[in-house]
Amino acid sequence: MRRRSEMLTDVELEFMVALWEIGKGSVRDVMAAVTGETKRAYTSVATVLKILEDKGYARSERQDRSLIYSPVVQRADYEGRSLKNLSDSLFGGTPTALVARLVDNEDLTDEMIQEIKEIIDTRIRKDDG
Amino acid sequence: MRRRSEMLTDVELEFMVALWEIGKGSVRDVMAAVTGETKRAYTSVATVLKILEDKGYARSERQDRSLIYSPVVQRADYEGRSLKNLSDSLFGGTPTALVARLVDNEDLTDEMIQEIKEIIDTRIRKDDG
DNA sequence: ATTCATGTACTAAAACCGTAGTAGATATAT
DNA sequence: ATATATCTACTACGGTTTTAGTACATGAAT
Repeated sequence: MRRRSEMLTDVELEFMVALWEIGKGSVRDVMAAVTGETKRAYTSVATVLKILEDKGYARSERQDRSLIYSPVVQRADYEGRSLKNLSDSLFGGTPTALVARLVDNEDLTDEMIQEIKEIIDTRIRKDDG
Repeated sequence: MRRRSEMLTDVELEFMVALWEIGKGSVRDVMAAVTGETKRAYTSVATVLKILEDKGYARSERQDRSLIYSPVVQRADYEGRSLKNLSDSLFGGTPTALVARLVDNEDLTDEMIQEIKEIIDTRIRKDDG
């Protein structure tokens, strides 16, 4: 009795990212915009797009014979939802723990760290008014 | 021909978190340590623990009649792996975009932001020497 | 009009996920 | 020794996920 998750599966996310990138497009457009290396049949893409529509992540409108898909859920929304999900499931619901682990990564360059610092500082300044 | 993902599923993660918390324990111990609200049968927990062992996330040793499970993968490792996964799949592989979205969240309190800032600053100081 | 190309809808198959029952082994209690 | 409790191993079931084939409609080309 599994219930379909409100989060996207790997392939759904891959296609949704493509859809966010192009803004809107046909099955063929989305298929072309997917950056992953695994080839998929046209009908596979069509099926997943329909699933995305069923899940409420996208909608479609007919144009000539084709369906033109466009996102319903904003990418920023989903990004936030994903972070909340990860934070809750693995970091005890504390985003600070998440950041701590992130900057713990040695692969992060000095530039990246500096950039992150600026993001935080900017946010703090914004709070102050 | 899907290949089982190297990432954990929701329930696997829930149990693995419990195992990380207690360090090691029997099926019953893990079951007791799970914080989620959904009740699960003893055998369900046992099955998932075995899957975790199959996936290489945990190992078991016999003690009397019971199996005592313990983590193989460190929590910090998995946390990092999860962040990389999320960053790659949704944030174009740029952790800075991830942080930007994180601090974009209005639910974050000033204290949290400040704490995050300190984490970053500490990391920068450590880099300097 | 017949053929060809293209598009969606339907269907399916194989693996996976989540859950848990059943079987069988074994220790404990009476 | 027999009953009871507990534990693991095996199995199964219903739904999801991923992939794609087939059927059918429709517009374009000859």
